[in-house]
Amino acid sequence: MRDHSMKKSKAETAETRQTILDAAARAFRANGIQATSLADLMAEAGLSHGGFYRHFNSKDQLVAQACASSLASLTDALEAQAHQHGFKAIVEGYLSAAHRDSRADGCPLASLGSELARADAGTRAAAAQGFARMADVMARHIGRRSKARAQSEAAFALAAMIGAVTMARIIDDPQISSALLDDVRQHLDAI
Amino acid sequence: MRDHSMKKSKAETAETRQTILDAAARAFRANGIQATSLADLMAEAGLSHGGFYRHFNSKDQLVAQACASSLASLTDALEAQAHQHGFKAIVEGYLSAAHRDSRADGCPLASLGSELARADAGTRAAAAQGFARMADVMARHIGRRSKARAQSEAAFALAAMIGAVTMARIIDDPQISSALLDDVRQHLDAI
DNA sequence: TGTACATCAGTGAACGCGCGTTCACTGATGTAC
DNA sequence: TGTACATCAGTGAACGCGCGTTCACTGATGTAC
Repeated sequence: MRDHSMKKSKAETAETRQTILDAAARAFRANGIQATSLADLMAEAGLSHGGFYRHFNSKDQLVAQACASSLASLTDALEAQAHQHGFKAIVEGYLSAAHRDSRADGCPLASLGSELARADAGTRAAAAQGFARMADVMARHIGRRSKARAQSEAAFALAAMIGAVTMARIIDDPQISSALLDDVRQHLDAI
Repeated sequence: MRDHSMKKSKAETAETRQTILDAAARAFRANGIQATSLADLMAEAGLSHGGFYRHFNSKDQLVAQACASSLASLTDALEAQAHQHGFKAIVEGYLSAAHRDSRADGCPLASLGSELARADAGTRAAAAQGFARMADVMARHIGRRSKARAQSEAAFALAAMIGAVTMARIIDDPQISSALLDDVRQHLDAI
């Protein structure tokens, strides 16, 4: 098999795979992992469900990769945001009503947290790594004397942010929900 | 129908209902709501699945009541703990490895958080009320000048605790997981 | 360049399975007289 | 007190349905010569 033979075909296959992955990452965050069927997800990607197994071995494998993919994107976005507007901007963006109200492209740790805790080892590993990397980005921009203290404060802040957004999505009353987000933001601004 | 006629029978029916509710509250927290079938749950309660609808109208109704029930128990336990050992004891208990490792009788907001955010209105209302009541108990024992400030700090602390336990359950490495819990505990002790 | 064959992404029907819910039935208990 | 009937908690089979996964097939593309 020479080098650029099949090139177009391979590129198209990779593109389809990415389309499925993107649709999965959105659908899982929007509706939950268990509540999203492969048929739903493939339809959203514009394909019939039978072709799924040309690209992934199982739903579990897709879940792990979709989780890793959405966390990597989010981490990049946080990095850019922090680089331009600092640590506070990350906290404010995460604790915004906009993030609370758009699960599909928000943080999977908040939209899928308790489902991820019961997922298989691969998915849990991807989620744990995502948490660590997000905390790292935050720590690098927190502007604090010791590195250890920055990391400790970043992990604390991130856990609080995840809990706050999860709870804010449970609380129906928009005033109470937003008050919780504001509350947590104020406390995190003070650390 | 005279007053204490049928008395024994009614009491037994109520007892069965409570058995189902207790089994549900444990099974949902242990394995998740969607992953727990009515057949599983009724078997755990020592009954066949067909009798379920003599006691509840639907799985959704059971979920809401099981959620309310486990949150009420937890709130009572927190109240007792705070009364005896103060605010710090609540935080330490919640952020303990023991709580992390025993989902079945732990806090449903941590074990079911992201599933509750997608549950029906009745369940979300029960969960939101549970959050508010837990925060109230904490606020009353936080020992702070203004009541408003105590409530704000309690809501912040509770959100952070829920996020921390959820993430600690995702992280497989027990050292890193426990370090996160310790970290959050230290920061909350300082508020 | 042209022709015969191989590959493989994608289709859509089908598989077995478990789900929430319904239902005809049982049998213990309570009610009526 | 005794007897005939009504109630209803609990059983277990059955319902329709949707799931993850498999499979025979299609047809466009790439390979061999």
